[in-house]
Amino acid sequence: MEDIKLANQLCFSVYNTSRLFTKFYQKALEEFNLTYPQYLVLLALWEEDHQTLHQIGRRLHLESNTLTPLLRRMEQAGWIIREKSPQDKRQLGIRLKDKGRDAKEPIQQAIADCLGHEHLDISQYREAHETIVKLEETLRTALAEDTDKAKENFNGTI
Amino acid sequence: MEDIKLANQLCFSVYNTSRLFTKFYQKALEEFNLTYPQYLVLLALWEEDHQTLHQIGRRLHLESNTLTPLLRRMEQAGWIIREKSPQDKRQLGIRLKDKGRDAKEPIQQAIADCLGHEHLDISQYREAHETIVKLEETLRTALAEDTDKAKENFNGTI
DNA sequence: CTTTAATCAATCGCGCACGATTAATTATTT
DNA sequence: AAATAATTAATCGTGCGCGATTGATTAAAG
Repeated sequence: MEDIKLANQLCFSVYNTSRLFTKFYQKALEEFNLTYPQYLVLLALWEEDHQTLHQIGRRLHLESNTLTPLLRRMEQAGWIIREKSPQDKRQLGIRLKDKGRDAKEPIQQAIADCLGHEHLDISQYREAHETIVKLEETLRTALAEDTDKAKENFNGTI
Repeated sequence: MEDIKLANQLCFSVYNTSRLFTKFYQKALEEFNLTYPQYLVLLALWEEDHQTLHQIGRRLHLESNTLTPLLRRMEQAGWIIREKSPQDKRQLGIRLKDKGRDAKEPIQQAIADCLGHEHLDISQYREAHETIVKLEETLRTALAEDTDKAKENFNGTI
């Protein structure tokens, strides 16, 4: 029963921190008319251009119900191009446009400026990152196991 | 420049963990037709009944644009009552209905069951909580300072 | 007492998240 | 080759978050 209290506090802190972090990024990305999730897509494409919606979803843990409209907005804004793959017409290929490629340095610079401006010494949060990644993994596997069990039951009863 | 990479990773982890945690709670709260933010409101009211929208907002770091519709839905579902304060007709008082009060134990039990069912040993995350709260505070003060500066400039130029 | 400022809830618009379903295409089985 | 299953993106509906504005009410200043 004491566990619930801790879980409540931990979840609430993570929830608050996530919103604050997003707000911080929104401020840095404001001048580019980018949202934080859109920036995540750019990060993925900067690392490897020309991925499918599905691949981007795997990386960001998002699905088509979120990504389809988001990517459409990014295409509308000229960051990317969406085009059906000729080989597999189920897939949607996502490629950077020049605007998206060229914006890499200025965007990173804007974020760096914001970090400096806010006197945010992120380097001291290396341990926080480790801690949170571990928590993330624990939650992901726990929730995945649960989904697996549901599938087992589903297959078992049919 | 290395800081940006760490900030990106840290923010992304927090963002993922928040979504996973919310998903975990949604599962536990499913049977009560409650969302995680609605559960947060109940938590606040269980601790102290009869608060104003503004007070709840201060506790949850949410404002009327989020809370007004959320509380309306909770009233619709019979958890709470919303009523204008007679003393100060600007304020909206929020009180638990019987359904909201009586659900405390069953809801906490459902969450405890979920914790057990998922084999989530939350107690090992006491340090994670401390780390994340510190990060939360850093971000909150950094963003608040920035808002203050904006206000200063605003007042200064007028 | 009247004007002005501050407070508070509500409203509006937009962009996620996400459970659930659908439709199209490809892979697999029979 | 035909039937079946799996994969993929799109669609739909709901509920947050939140920047911005509005309107009502109360407090403060002149």
